[in-house]
Amino acid sequence: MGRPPCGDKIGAKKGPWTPGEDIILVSYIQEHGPGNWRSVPSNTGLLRCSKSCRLRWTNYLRPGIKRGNFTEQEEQMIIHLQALLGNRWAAIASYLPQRTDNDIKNYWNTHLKKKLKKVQTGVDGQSQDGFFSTQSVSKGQWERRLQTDIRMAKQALSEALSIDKLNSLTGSKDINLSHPYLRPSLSQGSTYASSAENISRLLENWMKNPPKPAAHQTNSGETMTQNSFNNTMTAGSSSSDEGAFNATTPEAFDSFFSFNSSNSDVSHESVSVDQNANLTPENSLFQEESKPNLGTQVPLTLIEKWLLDDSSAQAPEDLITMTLEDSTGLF
DNA sequence: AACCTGATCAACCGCCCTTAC
DNA sequence: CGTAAGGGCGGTTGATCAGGT
Repeated sequence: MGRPPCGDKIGAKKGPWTPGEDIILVSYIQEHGPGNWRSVPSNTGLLRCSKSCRLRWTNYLRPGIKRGNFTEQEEQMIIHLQALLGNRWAAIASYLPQRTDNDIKNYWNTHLKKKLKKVQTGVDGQSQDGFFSTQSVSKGQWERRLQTDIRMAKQALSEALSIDKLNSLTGSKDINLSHPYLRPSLSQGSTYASSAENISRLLENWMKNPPKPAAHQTNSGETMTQNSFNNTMTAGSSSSDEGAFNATTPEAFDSFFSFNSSNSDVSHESVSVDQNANLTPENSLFQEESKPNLGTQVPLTLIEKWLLDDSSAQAPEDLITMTLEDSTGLF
């Protein structure tokens, strides 16, 4: 039969994560890096299954996550990509480095689907939104447009691959500048801090409703980790609770997210939020986990152009004659 | 003020793919 | 090659919140 649900065997805790659990998880990943999720619950004492830990990390705690308000640009990218890729949220998310697939999926289901429906059922078919106005084109036009888009994506992909090939041949580590993470316009300095902000917000909430002592986990492993975290958080401050909670200030998080290079067996540099205004996920400890490897993906520069330039629908004859069957091999 | 309803989003479930043995 | 386990992904659920009545 099927595998039992994650965590069933150990009676793992379910439901919303507490700030304390978040802290333990982040603290652990700070030390060991993401990956090997199976060992996370046992090593941290968290009463969560490995899958839950991974999900919590990738969808919420991971550095570089931007939350809330999607920009119109992001919205249009999602709509275009959804039309092209379908509900392949992870693939779509790879073009929006600051968003998680879960976030995009939720946004699609709650906002965009509704918005599209409204437009499609609307009498006028007109919208202030530039993209939606393009949805009213005839099916034939739309199909041709899609074919063109696919062809452009294919072209871009081959270019990206050729660059990768070149890089590997030359042994150059630097790189395909088209990689979304390497593009300053998208990988803004705030991305890393945003995770600290997430946790800061959590802790602020936690401060408002601090857990009662009785609610504290008694698991020895967790206690150990919590202590180590507290040591990190309270370093240089008084030992009072208030002192500990000073860790919720940005400065304290700077400290918290300053990685000790000695803790890492990889060559990432030790970094902190404040001294790296241009810090991006790719040079953080978490870089390899931050997003799927996009090394073979379409350069975002082209993708962006393709996605956002609604006037780029014109295409040479040969592009238009490309069949959808031809394009299926792309994906 | 109380209740209802819809919107939002974090988290879970189950399936599938990949990888190690 | 077959099997088991880990990890990734998309679909779905349920708790919470906001706005309306």
